[in-house]
Amino acid sequence: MPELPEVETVRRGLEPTLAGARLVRVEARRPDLRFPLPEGFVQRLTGAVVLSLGRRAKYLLAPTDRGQTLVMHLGMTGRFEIDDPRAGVRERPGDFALAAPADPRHAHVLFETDAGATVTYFDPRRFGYMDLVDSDGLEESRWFSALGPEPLGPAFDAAHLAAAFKDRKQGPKTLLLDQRIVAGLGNIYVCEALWRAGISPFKPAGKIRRPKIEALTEAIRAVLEEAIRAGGSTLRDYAGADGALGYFQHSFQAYGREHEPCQRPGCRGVIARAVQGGRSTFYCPEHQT
DNA sequence: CTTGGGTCCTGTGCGC
DNA sequence: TGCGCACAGGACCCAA
Repeated sequence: MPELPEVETVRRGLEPTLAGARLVRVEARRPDLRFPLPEGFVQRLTGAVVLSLGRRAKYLLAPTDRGQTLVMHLGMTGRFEIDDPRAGVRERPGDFALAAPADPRHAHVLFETDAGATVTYFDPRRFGYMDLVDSDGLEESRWFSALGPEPLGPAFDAAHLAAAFKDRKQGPKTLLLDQRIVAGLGNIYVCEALWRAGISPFKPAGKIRRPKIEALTEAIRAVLEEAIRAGGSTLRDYAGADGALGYFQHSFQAYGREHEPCQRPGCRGVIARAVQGGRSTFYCPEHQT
């Protein structure tokens, strides 16, 4: 599901409830998500204080006062619901499919805080996962050791992309989805960034000239920042008055717009869809060259 | 090393 | 209304 902007939206939504809270009850309703939950998951977290709520790429990070960090990845369909009876609050930060009520069958992990709030993790497809990692060795852990730079951080620039693209025959679409090159992009924002930069998703990356790479770097930053400001993207229509939900889907120029006219000023192209590496790629054949 | 393909799992929307 | 199929925002693993 969620790409960087959605995960960041979820992070901001969970932060007030989880950061600084003690987990008085932890429940794992099944032994595994995508992978088995780590040994002693419930015991190691019960009673721990969550120091803060962070994010690295598409991962949520909850370091605890026990020297371990709860690492969470939402996969395609992971979502959280916050229930705070004392505050009368019930919300789903960053949720992308509010129309469908969270199905209790897919409530896999529950955290209850000392303030009386319950945070529930739902994940129908179970592509998401959770792990507990020593906070000291986070960067060296299996999840992060090969991860590329944050696209909104200082290490991500045109020089970095140029080096990653050098001599590569694959298109930029495929390479930008590779989390080792840059960490946090997914199908939607790669399509959008390439549309903005006017680069064909199929062009051998090694043949993309430097000015285009610079434009791409900027397009990636811009689209992610705009999406975060919009609270991420919500794909399916929802009925419900929750201003916290994302609305960046209304700004898509390529993703999901097959057959629609390209909105780039002066462009007479029509958005096309192709399958690349098993995923849909949306692009304008006219101005993305 | 790169590259392509299959895989995990469930839900939804479409055409017939 | 039912059925089968294509597709879904991720990413690992393996073979060539």
